[in-house]
Amino acid sequence: MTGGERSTSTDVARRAGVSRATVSYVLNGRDDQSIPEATRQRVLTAARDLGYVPHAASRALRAGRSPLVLLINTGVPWSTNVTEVEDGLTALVAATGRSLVVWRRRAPEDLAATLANLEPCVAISTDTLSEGERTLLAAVRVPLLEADLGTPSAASATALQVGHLAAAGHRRLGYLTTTEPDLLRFAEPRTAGFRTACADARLPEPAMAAVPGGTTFDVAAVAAVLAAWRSAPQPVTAVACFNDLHAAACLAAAATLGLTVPGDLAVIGVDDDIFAPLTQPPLTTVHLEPRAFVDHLWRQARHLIDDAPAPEPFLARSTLVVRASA
Amino acid sequence: MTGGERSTSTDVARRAGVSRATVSYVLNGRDDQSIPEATRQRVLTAARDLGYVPHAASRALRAGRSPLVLLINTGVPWSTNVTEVEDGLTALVAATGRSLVVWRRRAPEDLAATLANLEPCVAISTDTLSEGERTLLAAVRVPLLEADLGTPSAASATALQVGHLAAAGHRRLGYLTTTEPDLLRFAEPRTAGFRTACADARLPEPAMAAVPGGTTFDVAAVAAVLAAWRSAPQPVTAVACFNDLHAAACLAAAATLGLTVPGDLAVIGVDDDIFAPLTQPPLTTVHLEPRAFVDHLWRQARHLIDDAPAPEPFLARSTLVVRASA
DNA sequence: GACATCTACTTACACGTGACAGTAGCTCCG
DNA sequence: CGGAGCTACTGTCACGTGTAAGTAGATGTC
Repeated sequence: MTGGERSTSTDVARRAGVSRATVSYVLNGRDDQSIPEATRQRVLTAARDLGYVPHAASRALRAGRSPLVLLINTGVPWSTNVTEVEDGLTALVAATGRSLVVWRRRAPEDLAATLANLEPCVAISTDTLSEGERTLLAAVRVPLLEADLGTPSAASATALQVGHLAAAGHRRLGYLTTTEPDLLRFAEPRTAGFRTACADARLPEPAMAAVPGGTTFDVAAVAAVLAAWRSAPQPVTAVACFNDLHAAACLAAAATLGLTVPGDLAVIGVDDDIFAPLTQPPLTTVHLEPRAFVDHLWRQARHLIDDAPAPEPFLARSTLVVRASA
Repeated sequence: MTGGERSTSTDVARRAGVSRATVSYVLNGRDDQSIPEATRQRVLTAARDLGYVPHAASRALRAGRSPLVLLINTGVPWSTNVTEVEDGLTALVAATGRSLVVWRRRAPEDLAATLANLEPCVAISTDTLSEGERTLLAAVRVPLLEADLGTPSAASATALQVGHLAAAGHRRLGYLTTTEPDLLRFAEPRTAGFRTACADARLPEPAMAAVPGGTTFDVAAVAAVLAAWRSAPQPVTAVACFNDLHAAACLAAAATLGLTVPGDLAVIGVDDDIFAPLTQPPLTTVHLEPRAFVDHLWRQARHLIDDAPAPEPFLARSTLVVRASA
C-alpha cells in the first residue's frame, strides 16, 4: 500500500481471490447479485488492506457523467453570506454522493479550458454568464443554473428596512446604493424593493443616491450626499443602505459632518456582516437567511440533473437585527 | 451540434474525412507528425463546427493524472486575503493548462468521498489535515502541500506594527489576539513575532491578552482587558491586534470606556480588510501582500507535480497602511 | 435420468482519449 | 529498376471502471 502505484480493483480482486466483477458488485453493494457473506468480507478486507479508492476519472468515464457540481464564482469580495451559501450547498451536494467544487472565473474565455479539465454534471453560476459561455456549456451538455442570489431576498430585506424606520417615526428616507457593475444584479432589485416598500408604507418619495463602492469607498462622496439630503426642504432623517459596507461608509460620513447616529440620522444596512456589531454605533441591519435559499437552489439543480420535480417559486425570509444605529 | 449527444473526436474525424488519430494529432498540436495545412484546417473547422470539447474524464484516464488542482479550505470566514490568494492561485494554475478548484471541507471524514469523485494532481490545504486524511491522500498518490499562510507573514507584519507604534513614541504596548481554535495557526506565529519585535525594539515586556473572536465578538470583554491595561502601573498606550476585526472590537471597546483614539490609545490591526477605511477613526493596519506568497505556493506545488526545482525559502513582505487610529 | 432452477461466480465489452507502431504511396539516388 | 527514405496518414492498444450476458456446478422435480 505504501510503495509503487496506487491499487486498482484488479489488485483487490487478486488479493481476495475473486474476479474484478465480484469486487465491483461487493463494493457497490448490488443486491441483485447473490454473494455469500464470506466472499463479501474477503473482498471488503482486501480493499481496506490495500487502501483502495476507485479511480475518479474511470468512474466518470464509465458512468458517462461526473459526480461533480461546479459552482462558478466571480472574484467579487462578498459578505459572509457567500461563505454560508457555499457551506450549505457543499453539504447538500455531498448528501447525494456528489462533490461541490468552486471555480473562480476570472474572464469569460477561461471557461473553455476549465470544461476540458473538469466536466461537471451541472454548473451553478452566481453571476450572469456570457452568450459564449452558455453555448459552450450547451455543447458539452452541461445544464446551467443561473442563480439569482439577489431578487428572492430583495423584497423581504427592503421591507424590513422600511418597516423598522417607519415604526421609529421616520417619514423622509434616503436610499444609498452602489454604482459597482458587478453588484448591480443585487443592487437593482433592492432599489426597486425599497421604492415599493416606501409606497406601501404611504411614505413620501424617498431620496435615492448611488456611490462607487465595491472594494473601496469614497467617504467624502457619501458625506456630500448626506449633506445634500440634510439641507433639503424636507430633510432626510434615516438612510437605508444597499449593504453593511455602504452603511459603514454612511456612519463614517455622518461622523465627518458632525451628525449623531441615530439621533440626527438613523442608518440601517443589509447583510449582518461580520463587522456590523463593531461599528460605532453598532449597526442595525437585516440578516439574510441563506439556508432556505440554498435549499431551493439545490432543488433546482436536482431538477436539471435527476429529473427531480421542479421546486415551487421561492421567496427568501430575512430577519431584522436591531442594534443601535437605527 | 444542438440536439442529441455531445460530439466526440470520432465525430470530428468522420466530418473531416480522416482518422481519429489524425484529429488527435492536430488538436494537440503535435509537431512530430507531418500534417499538411489543408488537412489541419479541415480538422480544425470540423471541430469548431461541432463545438467539440475533449471529454475531461477520458483525458484524465488516458493521461493517468488529472489536470485539477484541489484547494482545500475550511469554512472559517476569512478576510479579503483569502479571495486574493484564491484569485492569484487560479491564474497561476490556469497558466499551466490546469484548473484550480476549491473544495470546502466540513469534516475530516468528507475527504474520502470527494477523492472518489475527483482525483487532483495535487492537493493544497490551507488547514492542517488529520492523520487519516494524509494516509488517504497517500493511498491515492496525491501529493499534499500543507500551506502555512500564517508564519511567512507573521514576522514582517508584527515588525511593522511595533515599528510604527515605537516610532510614534509608544513604549508600553498591548497585544490583543484570539482564542478561536481555527485561527490559532495564524495567531500563534503573530504573537511570537510581536514578542520578538518588541524585544528587538528594546521595548518593555508587552501586555498580552486573548479574547474569543472568530465570527462574533464580546466588546465588553475587550473593554475589560483595556480597562485593566489602562489602570496598570505602566499604562498601555497602544494596542496591536491580531487582525482588523479585533482592532475594530478594540475601537468599539475604547469608545465604551470613553477613550479617544489615537489620543488616549493607539490601535493598529493586520489584514487591511475591506471595512478598515470605514471605522472611526479609520484603521491603521498592515496590508499583507499575498501575490508573492501565492507565487511561492504554486512553485512548491509544481515541485510536487512536475519535478520542478524546489523554491527557496520564503519570507512575505507586508506594507504599512497608515490611516488615523495609530 | 432428463431437465429446470438456482447460486456464485467469470468473461467480455464499452466509455473517449492519446500515442505507438505500422504502412501505402511517392520521390530520389545510384 | 531496386530499394532507401520520406510524407501522410491509419489501426490498435491501454487507461480503470460498471455491468450485461454467460456458465459451471449444485440441487430439486417429475
